[in-house]
Amino acid sequence: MNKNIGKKTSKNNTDSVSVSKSMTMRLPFYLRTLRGLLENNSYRTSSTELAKLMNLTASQIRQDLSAFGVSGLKGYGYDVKTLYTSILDIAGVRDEYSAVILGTKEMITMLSARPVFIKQGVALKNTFEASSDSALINFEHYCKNNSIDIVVLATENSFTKKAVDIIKNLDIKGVWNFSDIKLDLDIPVKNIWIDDSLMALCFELNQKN
Amino acid sequence: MNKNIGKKTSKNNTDSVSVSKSMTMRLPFYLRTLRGLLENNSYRTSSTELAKLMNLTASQIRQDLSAFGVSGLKGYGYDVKTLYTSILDIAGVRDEYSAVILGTKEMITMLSARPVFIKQGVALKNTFEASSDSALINFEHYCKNNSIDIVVLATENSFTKKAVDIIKNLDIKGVWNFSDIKLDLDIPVKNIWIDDSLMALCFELNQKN
DNA sequence: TAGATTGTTAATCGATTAACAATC
DNA sequence: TAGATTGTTAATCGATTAACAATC
Repeated sequence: MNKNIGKKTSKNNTDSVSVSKSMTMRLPFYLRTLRGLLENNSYRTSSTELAKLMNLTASQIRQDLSAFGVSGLKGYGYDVKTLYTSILDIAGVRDEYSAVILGTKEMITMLSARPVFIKQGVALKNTFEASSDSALINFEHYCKNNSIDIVVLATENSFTKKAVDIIKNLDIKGVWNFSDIKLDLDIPVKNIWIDDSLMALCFELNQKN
Repeated sequence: MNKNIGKKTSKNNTDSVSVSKSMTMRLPFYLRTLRGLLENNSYRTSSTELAKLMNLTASQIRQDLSAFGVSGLKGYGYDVKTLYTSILDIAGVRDEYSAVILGTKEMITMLSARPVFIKQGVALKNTFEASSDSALINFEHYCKNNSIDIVVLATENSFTKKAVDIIKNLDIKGVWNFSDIKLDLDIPVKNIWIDDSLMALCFELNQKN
């Protein structure tokens, strides 16, 4: 289950270090934290400082960074800028993927208004309002003719199943799913479970009585 | 860190079972799966079937349900309806919380269009477009005069800090956060990290080369 | 009854934390 | 040099899986 990534400290890529799933999930969090430090004109940091900022232990920070393959300087700490660009590189923000949204009008408007695609270096090529079967056909044609990497699925649940059937026959690399349905696909899928999140919040509120 | 919940199988509430954080996070997933079964007119299930549907092990299903305090019947399995209502009860969907959205026009439109609040039994009382300081003042006044439980924070990052300062002085119970900023509050917060999710997807795509 | 399936205890696995030698 | 802080190994903790007796 663990992935191997090239170790940044060595010149050749034969060395590798295993990055666990939980470490991977912390990658974006590291980047946000480091961006915060840079905006604050902090150019030097330590595992202790990062631990405080991120609510983790210093030990865990060192384990993570070491697994990511980025190194600090004993007795000194880490250079924020180096750390930031190294992790950016590991997270692959450099790469240009292309995306298309298929979803409700409101979701398309919301996602288009956010700078999320620009920030990640993903080119949003087109959007399709999933309101009729003809829209699905247009979506299918477009993806087949334009080598799209990522489908952003933000349909109402009633449309999701039809959309998934189409996606199965497309040559795309991944799906970013905002619908409530668990997708059964062989390619990477990341889910945003909006409904689950509100439920989890209510559950926590109830626990506190 | 673990919470204790009343055991449903016993009449009195003195018994309790510890539900770990990872178990809690699976609660909404159980509910979605059970809802699927009910829609399919399946009224009986087993740990093996649930495991298949949810990509977990049968053993884990039984551990979870046992910790939730719901019981099946040896040699038979579980009654879907009973399971569903029991978990609904544990998740506290019955409770009526009130909420207010403070955010961008697009996020307000999107969240209002989804049935998420209705589904969870949360009453959406008002929305405030975070586009000026006067909107923040209106928001503050409204919350102070209307006993609001949940603030849905869907502001642009530039507005988030100001909003958090106001929220700190409100008597609310929890925050549902869609902004990219980690909130520093003493009340329960659930985050929807939209940007992080796209980054995680791109990272996974890069790993696959 | 025989087959099926739970509920629970014990074993395994993975992730986090602690400790400390190495070294800037 | 002395103090600080990394990088890594070993210890701990928690969550998942396996196994099986209990029983419908």
